[in-house]
Amino acid sequence: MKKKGGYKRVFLQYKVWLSAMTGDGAVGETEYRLLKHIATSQSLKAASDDIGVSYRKAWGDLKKAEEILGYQLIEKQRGGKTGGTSVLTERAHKLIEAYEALQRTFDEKVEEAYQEFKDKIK
Amino acid sequence: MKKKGGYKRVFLQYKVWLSAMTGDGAVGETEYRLLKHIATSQSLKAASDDIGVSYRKAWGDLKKAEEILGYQLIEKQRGGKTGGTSVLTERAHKLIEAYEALQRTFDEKVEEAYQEFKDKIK
DNA sequence: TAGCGATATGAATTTTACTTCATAACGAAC
DNA sequence: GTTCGTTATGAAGTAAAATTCATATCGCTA
Repeated sequence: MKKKGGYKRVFLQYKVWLSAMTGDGAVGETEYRLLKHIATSQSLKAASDDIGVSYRKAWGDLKKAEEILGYQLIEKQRGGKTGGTSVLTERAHKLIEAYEALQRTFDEKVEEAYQEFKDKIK
Repeated sequence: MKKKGGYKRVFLQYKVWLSAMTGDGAVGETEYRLLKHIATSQSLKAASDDIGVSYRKAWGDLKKAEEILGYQLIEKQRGGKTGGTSVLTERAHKLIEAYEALQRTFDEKVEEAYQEFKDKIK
């Protein structure tokens, strides 16, 4: 315990994700960010580099996400001039939109809840 | 990709926690459960055993929580007939209540948000 | 048809998180 | 003043997660 009377500023943080009934294998922030980057770059490799995660993990995470959801998120192909591409499926686009709406809702709710919370712990 | 048309049931899950501005060192579910158990057992050891986490971690987690919050959560003492005790401070009690209220609010909000979400990703 | 760059995936390595171990202090009770 | 059970804390060991490595496939282009 340092600083006896040291008033500290704390924040309320949150995470939301989709999971199968089996544990927390998930579609969360990482997957969202990957999809978002793939949407603009058409490349899983570029996306993983951008968000600072290994290609191996990015690839595995999206694969698991597809398993959990039960449908495809990206249409991939190897070879060709560019080496290959990854394109989002229609459902992936919808998923992104839904996730963003969810984030907006939560940001709002968390803000409200935080005010109440602060009063209570005073 | 197994089962091409395999419709999967997914759930929306969430986590809320308090953190200092520096990263995600936190007061979350683990700390809440520890405090809750300490409230009834007056023992950090018993609490850690109950929730299935090592004493070392429980102790460290609560210590960090106090640092983040800037005030004490438990009044501890060593020795004596029972070996020692851990008693919640008044602020810890308030924190528990506030956390529970927060959970109730969110459970509700998540349920609502999930309905909207499902419609969107259809 | 050789080469380039991205996808694909198991295996080895590294990093991070947590548990176990070891050791000490404490204070009531016997 | 010795025993008991808990708090206290560093250090060592282990498990889980992520990264790096190694290799292969693919299809355009030179």
